[in-house]
Amino acid sequence: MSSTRVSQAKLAPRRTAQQSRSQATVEAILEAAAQVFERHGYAEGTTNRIALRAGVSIGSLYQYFPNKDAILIEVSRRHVAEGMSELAPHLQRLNEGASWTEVLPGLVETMVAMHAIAPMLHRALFEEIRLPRAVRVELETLEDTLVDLTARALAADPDVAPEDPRLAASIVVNAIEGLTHRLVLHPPPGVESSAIAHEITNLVRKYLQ
Amino acid sequence: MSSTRVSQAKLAPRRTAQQSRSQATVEAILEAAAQVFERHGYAEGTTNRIALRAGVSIGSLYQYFPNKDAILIEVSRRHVAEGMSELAPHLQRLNEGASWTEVLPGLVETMVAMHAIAPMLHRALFEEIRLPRAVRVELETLEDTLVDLTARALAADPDVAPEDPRLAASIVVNAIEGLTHRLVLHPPPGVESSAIAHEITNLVRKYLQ
Amino acid sequence: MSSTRVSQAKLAPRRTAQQSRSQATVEAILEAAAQVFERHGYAEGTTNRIALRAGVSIGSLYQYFPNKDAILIEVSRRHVAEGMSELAPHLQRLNEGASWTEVLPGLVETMVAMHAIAPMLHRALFEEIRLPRAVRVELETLEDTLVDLTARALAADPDVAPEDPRLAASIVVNAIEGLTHRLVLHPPPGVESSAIAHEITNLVRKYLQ
Amino acid sequence: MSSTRVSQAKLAPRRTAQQSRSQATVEAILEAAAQVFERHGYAEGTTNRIALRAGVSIGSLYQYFPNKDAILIEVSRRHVAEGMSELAPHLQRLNEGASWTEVLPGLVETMVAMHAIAPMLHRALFEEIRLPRAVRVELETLEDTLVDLTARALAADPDVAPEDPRLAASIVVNAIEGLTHRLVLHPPPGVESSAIAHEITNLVRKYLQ
DNA sequence: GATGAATGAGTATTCATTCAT
DNA sequence: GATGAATGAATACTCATTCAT
Repeated sequence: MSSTRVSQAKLAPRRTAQQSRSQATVEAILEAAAQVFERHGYAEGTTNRIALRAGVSIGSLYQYFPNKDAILIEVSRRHVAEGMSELAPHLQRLNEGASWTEVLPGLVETMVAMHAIAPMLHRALFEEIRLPRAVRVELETLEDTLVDLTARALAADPDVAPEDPRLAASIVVNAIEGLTHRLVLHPPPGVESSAIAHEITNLVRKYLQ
Repeated sequence: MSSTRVSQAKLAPRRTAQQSRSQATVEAILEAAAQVFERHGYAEGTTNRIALRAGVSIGSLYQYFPNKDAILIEVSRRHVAEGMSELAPHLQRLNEGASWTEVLPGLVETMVAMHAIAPMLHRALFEEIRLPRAVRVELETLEDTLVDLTARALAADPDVAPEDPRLAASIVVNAIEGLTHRLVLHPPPGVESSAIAHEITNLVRKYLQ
Repeated sequence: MSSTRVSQAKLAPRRTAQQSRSQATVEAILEAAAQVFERHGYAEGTTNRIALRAGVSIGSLYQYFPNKDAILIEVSRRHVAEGMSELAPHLQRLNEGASWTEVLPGLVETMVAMHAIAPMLHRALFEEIRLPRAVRVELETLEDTLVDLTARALAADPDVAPEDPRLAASIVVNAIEGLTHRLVLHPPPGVESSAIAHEITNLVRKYLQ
Repeated sequence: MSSTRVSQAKLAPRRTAQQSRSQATVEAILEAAAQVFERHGYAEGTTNRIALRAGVSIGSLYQYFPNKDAILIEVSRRHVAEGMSELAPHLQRLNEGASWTEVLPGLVETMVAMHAIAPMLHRALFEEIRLPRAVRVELETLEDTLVDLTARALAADPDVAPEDPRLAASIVVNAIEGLTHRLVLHPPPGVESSAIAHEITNLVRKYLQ
């Protein structure tokens, strides 16, 4: 396998599907791929399995994606875009001057909800070792953005004002993401997700005081 | 490959190495496997590569391990045991009545140090999707033990005394583990590991107040 | 792929292009095919590439040709016909009683020029192993014709009059064709094509003395 | 296919077979490959077909050769080496001062005999379009060597002494090779190979006078 | 016991060809 | 007639595992 040697150009979807039939095929492939990667991880999520689950021939799959990496990349792009669009309102409020304390609970709830939907896909995307470099770069860029936004919001919030906003932001983002991820995958027995969100919020709020 | 279909019985090492030469061979294989999984992940860590690095023929490797999963399991068992033995002194102190607050800093430092040694192996063990169930069960058992111990220590510590000690313990353990894991793999630029340990300690201490 | 198992019947163009639009489409396909075979050889000259270069859909291509071999056959037929028409004037002169010695230089020059235009196409047609039998038969027939004509001309030329005109003709035709082919594809460094033609002429002339 | 992008290093046989079983396997693979390339050409000479004919599993084939190109290269190396060793005595004589005229007949006979043994393999090696660059380079180098030797012998022979020895040598080598190749593949009806050799010798001798 | 040669199911990918629109 | 989406057999190659020596 040589994911990382593949040039950027070769990772773009092969043709922009304009007609509705193509469109549907592409959707089916991506949907199937998300499920297959979710269930089997990247290495064992074979292209044939994806095609089969998509109800599409292997040839069709390769008509739209030049290789397996390109599929994963598109899946992750969509996953990330979806995540961003769910996070956007909260970040928007921060930008508009809302205080970190106000925004936090909703943000954490959203994170927990996001992880609850496709936890294994998330894991496949974020934790698997052998991802194509392009995917990693994209995901890391996203996280950097989040940390930046958070750092700025923290610096601007007079109730909080940490010494080193960048470090604090890093801790906060990673704590939310790490805890959510772990607790959604292995929830402590007898604890509901609302309690989880509440407790994470709690943790972060106290940290910032 | 179909790890999950392999019966439990087939995952035990084939023979208890009684003779010292065998002992040495097994050690060499496990050491090599840890390095190979660390460098390449599980899926791409081939048995031939492991045998080669161990200085052992592929035939010999299969004399001692019935299949690749069995190797991973033994590697993870040892990884876990090693982790436990590093954590043991701190847990011991808790058991002997030391307060959570006293013990915390050393414990976090140890966690960070552990992750810093072989982060990718750790990741391979904890995050790859296709791990044999046996490994997962083992790892989860370990975590449950940690949570239990922590819950008991928290309940016993008058400075802390959370409402729901089990939930708090779960948050604490996952926060430490999750943050350590993420921050060691992707350290924020310009931050040293001692600062990381310090900040995690900080986070947990504040959470428990 | 199994060219040789395809029945003769399937190799004829599907419809005699009667309408001018069809005519144009067929022309475009054949022109594109010649270029693609020239550039990529037969095995790597894909039908989709041909259709693309012809500015025609793959479906249309198959409307006019039942399979890839049929395209090659038509391309080679035209290539041969073109070759014959370029050679015709010289052969004509032989038929009209011109002596072999007079005709030779022009003939060789024409051969060299022909090879220089599309050497790889020529090679694809004449040298690839997996050519459909029909193409081979056609090409061999052409060569036999040339040998026949040459033999007759040699027999008729009093300056030459070889013992065994058929053998001599065979040598001459193959020497011209073989040398031209090889020297055009791998020209000796620092030698121009006019020198090549001159030297081949020389060789043949001396042989016949 | 990306033969030409493969680095030199990847084209060497994978392991020098020291043990006799390996040795035999390698021999079987190369023998089978020669036959398969001879019969089907390079593109259609599949590795599975080669393995099948060699009576060996596809895995074994890839234990000894890193890829298909490497097989062809080894086959061609041996073919060339064999050819050289058959030609060597004649070239030796030239080196030792024998005149071109004396050496020529034996040399041509040897060439014809060589072509008669495996004409299609020869064709697959020398004429197929999509050969790995390494093979081509090797074959071209060989031809250059032959031309060089010939040029030197021609220049040294007082009976011959052409104006431009390099051009003459090029013509001679290509005439012998080209004619032999063509005439062995398509012998004129009713002509034996001894007559062919005789006539080629004739042609070259006259050319050089 | 040890060796490493041999096995073959499984993987990503291509391309001639068909067929619904 | 034309289009291009869909098909799937076929290809090069890998790697966990077996077994003769």
